[in-house]
Amino acid sequence: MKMKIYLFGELSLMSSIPFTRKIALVDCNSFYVSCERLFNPKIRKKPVIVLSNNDGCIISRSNEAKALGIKMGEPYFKAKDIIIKNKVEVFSSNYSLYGDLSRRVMRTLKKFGSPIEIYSIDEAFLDLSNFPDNQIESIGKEIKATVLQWTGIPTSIGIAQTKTLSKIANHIAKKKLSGVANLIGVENIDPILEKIDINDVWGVGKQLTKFYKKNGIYNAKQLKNKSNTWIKKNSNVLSSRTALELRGISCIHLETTTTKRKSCVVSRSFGKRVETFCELKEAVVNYCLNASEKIRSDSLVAKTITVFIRTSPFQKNFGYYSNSKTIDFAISTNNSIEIVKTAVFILENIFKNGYQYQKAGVMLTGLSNANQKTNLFSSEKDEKISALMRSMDNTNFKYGRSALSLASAGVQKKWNMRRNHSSKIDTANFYNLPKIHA
DNA sequence: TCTGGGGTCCTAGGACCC
DNA sequence: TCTGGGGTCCTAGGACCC
Repeated sequence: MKMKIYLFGELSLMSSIPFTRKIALVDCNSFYVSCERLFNPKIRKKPVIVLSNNDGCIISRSNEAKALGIKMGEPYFKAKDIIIKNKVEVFSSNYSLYGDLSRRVMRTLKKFGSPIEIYSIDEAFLDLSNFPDNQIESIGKEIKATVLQWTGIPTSIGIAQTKTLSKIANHIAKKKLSGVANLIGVENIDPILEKIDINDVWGVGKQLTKFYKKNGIYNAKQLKNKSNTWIKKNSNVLSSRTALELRGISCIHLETTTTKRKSCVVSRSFGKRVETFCELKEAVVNYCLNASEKIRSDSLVAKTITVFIRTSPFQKNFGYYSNSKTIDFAISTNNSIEIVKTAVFILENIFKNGYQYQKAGVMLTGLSNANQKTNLFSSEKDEKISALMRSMDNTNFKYGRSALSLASAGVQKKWNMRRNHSSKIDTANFYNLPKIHA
């Protein structure tokens, strides 16, 4: 679609040149697997998978693993037969490694100087509108080649007029040898959209897929051509945005500035079932320390805390129990001690004896900037506490998380996660760098 | 035996007010 | 005994994303 825009947001510079919005989605291929392969050349051509926390589910698969029929999100134990039979290489997830490599990829993308939105650990949208239409494909290829050369991570790039279309272009790029798909300048997009299943459209999940199929919409083309009033009436604004985006009308804008988070959750499944209050408390205290450190590092304070516990929803023979409770702090806080105290109080309230707990979590919500002195009662004592928190964070940064902790956090941590397949590579920690033997 | 974790946004419905 | 209408704000739950 050709349209006029205001360059740099200034009316005086209103452009009269025909202008096409060109959004690229850069997506790292099998990102976690690619990270593991980077430091382990022996697994380059082999089927590889990476497991979620606790070695629970399969969350990243190499193409070879996909070809074996291993599904995304499948529980590990269910796929074990295929995995053993085909000698699939298995890794526990190693988020500090993936986070570090992600930052390298994003830094590389920023070098191109276009507006960028870092959308997730392995994806970024780039606004390439400044480049002429006829150069766009080669720009895409250049980006891909540069990221591969500088970071070793393979990517796929889809380019189109809207984010939703660039997602589709990326979907197509994944199947191309070049790894780049460009929909800019395509006269009739319908034959392309017709081949895209409705559930492969960005923003269409399980429920919407069910709803659309019931109404005869099976692919992206059918959604694109459905009347907007019908969509709005029978679904919601998000769905109508998706449909407009399929038509090339941009509704979901590039978010180039990072906004502070609005909530912070720390939750884990246990390595083995937990039955005693004491152990559950240990876990919750640890999650609190983790969460409060996170919000402090973002200079945020929390208004509300929620604690939840539950047994496994998959083991019906033991009886299912799940409960949570939320409490407002008198004054927003990021003080570990206060957060822990409140969480333990909640836990005492919701804990019931005689259950095998599988998971617990802590949620800090109503986050706001810590430096805004909104209360009249801040005192010298508060200053002392923040100083204490600061030195705790500094020490833990230097000597590893939980070097300094609270006694109630425990030391045994029998409930801790299973990680039986860790590559133990940590590029963010000097002492864990891979050793090279000459 | 073993089924992840961390986010955001939207909406319906209740509470409350005039 | 009858029992309006409209507005705002908040929250819980659902759906989606990676």
